Amino acid sequence: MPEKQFNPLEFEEKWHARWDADDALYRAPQHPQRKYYVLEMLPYPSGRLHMGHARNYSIGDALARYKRMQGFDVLHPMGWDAFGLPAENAAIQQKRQPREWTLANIAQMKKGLKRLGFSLDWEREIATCEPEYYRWNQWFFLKMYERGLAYRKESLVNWCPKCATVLANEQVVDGCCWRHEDTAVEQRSLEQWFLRTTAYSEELLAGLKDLEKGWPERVLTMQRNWIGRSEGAEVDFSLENSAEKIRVFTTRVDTIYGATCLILAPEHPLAARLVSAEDQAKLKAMVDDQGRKDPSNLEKEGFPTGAYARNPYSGERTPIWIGNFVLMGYGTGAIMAVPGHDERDFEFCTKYGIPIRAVVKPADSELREPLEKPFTEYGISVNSGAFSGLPTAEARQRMAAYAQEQGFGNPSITYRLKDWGVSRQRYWGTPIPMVHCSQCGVVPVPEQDLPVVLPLDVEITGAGESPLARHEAFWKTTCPQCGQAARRETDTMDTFVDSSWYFYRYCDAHNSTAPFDKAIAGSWFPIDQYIGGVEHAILHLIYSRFWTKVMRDLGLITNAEPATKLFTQGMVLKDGAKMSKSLGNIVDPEAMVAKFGADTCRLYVLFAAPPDKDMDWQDAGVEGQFRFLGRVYRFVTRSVDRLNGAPAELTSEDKRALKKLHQTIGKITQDFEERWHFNTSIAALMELTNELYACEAGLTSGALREILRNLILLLEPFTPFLAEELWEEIGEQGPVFRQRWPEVNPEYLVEDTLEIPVQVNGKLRGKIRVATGTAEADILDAARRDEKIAVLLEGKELIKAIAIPGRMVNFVIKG
RNA sequence: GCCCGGGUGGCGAAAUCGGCAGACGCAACGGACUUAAAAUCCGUUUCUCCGCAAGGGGAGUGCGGGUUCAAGUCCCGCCCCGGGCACCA
Repeated sequence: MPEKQFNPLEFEEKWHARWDADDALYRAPQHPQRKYYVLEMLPYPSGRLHMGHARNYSIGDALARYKRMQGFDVLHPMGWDAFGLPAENAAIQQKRQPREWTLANIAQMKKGLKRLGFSLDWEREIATCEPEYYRWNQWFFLKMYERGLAYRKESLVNWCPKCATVLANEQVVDGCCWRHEDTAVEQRSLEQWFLRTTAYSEELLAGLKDLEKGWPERVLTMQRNWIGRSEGAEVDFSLENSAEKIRVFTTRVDTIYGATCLILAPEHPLAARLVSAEDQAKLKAMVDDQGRKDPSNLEKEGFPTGAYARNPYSGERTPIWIGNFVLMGYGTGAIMAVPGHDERDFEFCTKYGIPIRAVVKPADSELREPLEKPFTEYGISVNSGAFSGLPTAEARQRMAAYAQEQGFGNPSITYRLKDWGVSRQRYWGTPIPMVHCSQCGVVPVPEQDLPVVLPLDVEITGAGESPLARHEAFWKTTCPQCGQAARRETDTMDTFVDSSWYFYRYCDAHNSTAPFDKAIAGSWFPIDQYIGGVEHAILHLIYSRFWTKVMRDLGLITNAEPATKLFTQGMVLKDGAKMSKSLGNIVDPEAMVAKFGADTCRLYVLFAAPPDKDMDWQDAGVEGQFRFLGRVYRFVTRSVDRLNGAPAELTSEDKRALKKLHQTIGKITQDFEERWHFNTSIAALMELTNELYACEAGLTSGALREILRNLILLLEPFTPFLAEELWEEIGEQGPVFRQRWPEVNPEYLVEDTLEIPVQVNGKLRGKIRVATGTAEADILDAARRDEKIAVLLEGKELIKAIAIPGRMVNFVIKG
């Protein structure tokens, strides 16, 4: 009989069709265990774990199905990216209604996910584009507004000219928009809505400690840097001939006796008043420059205001300057310049001839003045009045305390983290539920009037103006307080708001009285395992942590963190660059799928590297995976005839194959549970297959069924189509993904004898075979008697003999 | 500048707790089958030296030191690559 041909395209189509026709197949059994996974299904191929959604191409499904077998449940996979700004951009390009486009996108995604075998109860889903979701976003916004966590203020903000909208700090990458890496972000002064993420600075930082076990070090570090806690003191310098004070923040208050000038940020509120009339233009130019130029290579510039302030410690009269390198957005917007002990101040003061003074010396030597470079390390205070002689750490503490006692300052902690600007001048997003009344000012929309819904007849021009601001029927309203004509807020919320808490809503998506029920959310959260790209380390992953803490303080949940474990998958690169739509270097997996089938392609992506590593896409090598699957297919199909023979004693080949099989079960189970290194799982399956080929002639019906069944079960997470096909071939019932995961039978793993490497002076010189469990002395004895070893030991002085039972023998000799 | 990763054959990579470096695959080469090719099956393949051969020696995980019977793995000091932060006071 001719051998069956391996034709994956044919049977993949068959299984697609069968699965499409049988909805019931996807209703997962309820499981009492309260664990689940949120798997993000990003609709672009840069994610290593997810390769597009339209076809069965992701290993998200593999994990999901595997975990279901392990008793885990999958709550929901979600591609929020499909609901946010790309939807609007694509709609503009296609001249279509964004809502229509997005719903079509969701439908397509659902279809794809169903093929992946996700256990989804579609009825429970509410997409973020639906009015019900606006309601709860708006509800949260009002709650935050009540508590002062949402506020509106005019400020300099990042503006992407391409998106024609404001961006949060987190969304600016290298001075460019995170969506348009070729477009420089501009600074504009606008009235914007903010969420007070800074209210949680300390907690967001402290919480990272609890995540150390489950989150990658890299992400924790990025978040720590982003929050940027820095301990120091704030000190008031009093303005000469005025009751006003200039407050500075410093981490080195111990150097204050060396402060030879104060420098204000150009935007400092006092700056314009202190600067003389003829210098006003200079000041204005500096403000503009600071917003525009790349700060990393901006030349330090400044000029004196002519005004003076008094140093509260030394009483010294200190000139006040304006400097372009001082930022209004950090600390107090004013610094004391200590050129003797700070690189930047040194550069600035040297340039303008401002005196340089040493007030800290190294513990074991003296400083020679004039200083050639600043001494920035810790040492001993000198020339510092009553504080002279103190080591730096103590001086910092004592001097900050002194400021507090005397009432001109206090110890202080400053954070780099800023509040989250959530206003967007887009159509697509949740409308901010506020009304502007000329009489009452800003008035929140009453809770019972929610949701404020987006109009559907909006015109999207892409011309860079808020479409809602041009939609009179939307913005024309009355004030909820006085009933007069008023203007509705036309800004919409950043779509990162949606992604900050959607996964909580999925627990209880039909709740009409609250975002979700506390008990239900409590039974699910926190997430056990979260998977996503590292690109969200300081975007989504900070926002959703913030939102979780707010929800906890609102009494909605009890967990302080959204996810206990985080896995950051690597990106797929093309020629060393991140694949992206804007760069146009996307590899379309469809062509490869069309040639080799989805199983082969998925296997290829998984085999190339562990999933947390970036991987440069190369087409070469796919054939190897195709060949491997062909080998499996042919082995199983040609073994079917022998499956039902009369049972007999197990042959040595049977035993050998069963041993390898059970080793493989152990290996793959471990990879899934501990490491997620699927590349080594697949290598183990290849080894098993190679072993089966080597043993094939001697395999009997006594072992074959167990071998084939388990081989298929092990393959199923990686190649679901092939698994189903072969499962049917060997006459088994039911979908493979409903089967129990195989377990190791330790009986097959027992070894009668062991091979032990023998070293002489640490170099491998031979191997001996001994019975399992042989005692140390007997192993050494056997090693000494080994021909090769005996020759080497002959006539030499034996210094030491080490035997690690079951592992290794090492003789140390001399002469 | 500061903070994280990483550096292993021609290539992608293994080596999980300090115990046989290079599993598995790609590419390459050789053999079987074939009129031939494809496909398939079976081999070889870190580098280097000695040998006709069987076989044997030496070196080797970015570089230099150290700890250890034993180091890709631990410690110290460098180099290079990738990523993050950055006039942050």
